[in-house]
Amino acid sequence: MASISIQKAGPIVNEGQDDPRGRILSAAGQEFAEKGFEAATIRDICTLATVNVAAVNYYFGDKHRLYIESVRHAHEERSQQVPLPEWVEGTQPVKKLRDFVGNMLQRMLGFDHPPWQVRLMLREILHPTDACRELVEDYIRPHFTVLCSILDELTDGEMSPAELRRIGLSVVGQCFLYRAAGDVVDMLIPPNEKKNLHNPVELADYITSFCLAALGKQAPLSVEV
Amino acid sequence: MASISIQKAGPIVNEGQDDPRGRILSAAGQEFAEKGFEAATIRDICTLATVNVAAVNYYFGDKHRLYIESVRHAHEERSQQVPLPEWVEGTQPVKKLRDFVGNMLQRMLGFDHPPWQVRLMLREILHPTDACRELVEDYIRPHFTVLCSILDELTDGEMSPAELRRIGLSVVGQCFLYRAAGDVVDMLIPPNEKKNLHNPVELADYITSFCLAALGKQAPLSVEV
DNA sequence: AATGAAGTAAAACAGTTGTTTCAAACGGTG
DNA sequence: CACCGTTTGAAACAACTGTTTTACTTCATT
Repeated sequence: MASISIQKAGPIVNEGQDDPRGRILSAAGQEFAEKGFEAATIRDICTLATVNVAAVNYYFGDKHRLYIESVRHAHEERSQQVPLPEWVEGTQPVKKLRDFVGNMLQRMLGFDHPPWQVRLMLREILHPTDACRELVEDYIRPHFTVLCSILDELTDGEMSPAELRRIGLSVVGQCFLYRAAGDVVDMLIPPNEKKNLHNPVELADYITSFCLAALGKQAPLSVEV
Repeated sequence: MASISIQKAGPIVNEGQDDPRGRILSAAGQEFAEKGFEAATIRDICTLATVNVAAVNYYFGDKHRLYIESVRHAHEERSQQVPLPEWVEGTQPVKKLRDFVGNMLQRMLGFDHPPWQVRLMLREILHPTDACRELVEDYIRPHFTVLCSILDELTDGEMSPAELRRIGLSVVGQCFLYRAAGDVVDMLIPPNEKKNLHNPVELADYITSFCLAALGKQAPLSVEV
């Protein structure tokens, strides 16, 4: 259920102020997130981490293994930054869905600027490399499974698992667009409209309502919200 | 209403077998789409186009301007490959929406493999550069405007333009997920389920129904399809 | 045939990349 | 202190990058 934390063989990590390995991991994550694997340079990463270029080779072997580790580091960190909500026994599935969508939007969009961890994971989702399988199994699939079970509750077991997954993708897709194509969305809608309707809080309500209406668990969307 | 096709100024292109500029444009589009701007090399592009490396400088000045031109070339080509459907006066808005969604999915996902033109545009959408503004204004916004006007018809003018845009983004988001995160979707659902439920034709029906149900223009999704 | 613009080809350029080398510094242990 | 494994630093390496130079071909026009 919880993501497995794999301890890499080698020197014990302090994860503190004076931990070169940790600093490299963090700097690499930010650089890879911003520029991608090819465009990010080891020299820039090491400058940002205030270590010598040779440190990357010493701690990680080469650039590729540093990338793999930094993706792992990113999704482990983000998992505990924004954990899934926990519901008491008997919570209404409608509330669960609303919480889940809000949680997902918060994780994707952040409170203000989206954190580099998410942007790095997004790159893996869009153009998967070796790091993707682990990301899916440890991070994405568990969340998606929770969503599907909420939808199962919501529809009183009337839907097949396949249909639940398809509806789940509809929910995810509506959130994902804002994360992945946020810049284009900003160009398509007026700035003030963005603040009023397309912020994480308003969006969570809207997307939840949209899906509940589609499933017949709420009145269809009509006039003014 | 229909997308504008802009004819670039300059020497008349043959676009035929013996057109170095066109070959470079096509080769560059494929390489940029597959590897991104940084990772794609001029030498690889020129090898694919069977021209000398100096040809890029001769026809386009530098790598950056070649990239800009290849994005423009991509969306112009894709615009006429998959044009918007045209409806006769008095066509039901429900049918228009279904056609539009099917058309969008076909454009995004293609019949078999997604064409490189779309993958190149996707890169611009995800990590916009100078080429993005033109892509949005000439390609994305016109399509989005058509979608919003269909939704306006569908809801009998009950919704504000802002709400129509938000609903439009819900429609787009559901399609976009399959295009942008298709590899991850494939990892989340069983292979045979993919063929049965998540192909362009089935998806168009499903997404349209989902949205119509949410808007109260169709019965809510219930048991088996 | 001579001219000159347009296009092509090979080689070279300067700069940057990932990676390695090797010596110096560190920090505990005998 | 001397020892030794661990860690750091500066410099160098070979390969590759985008770009440019230069010479050569092609070919319509004079």
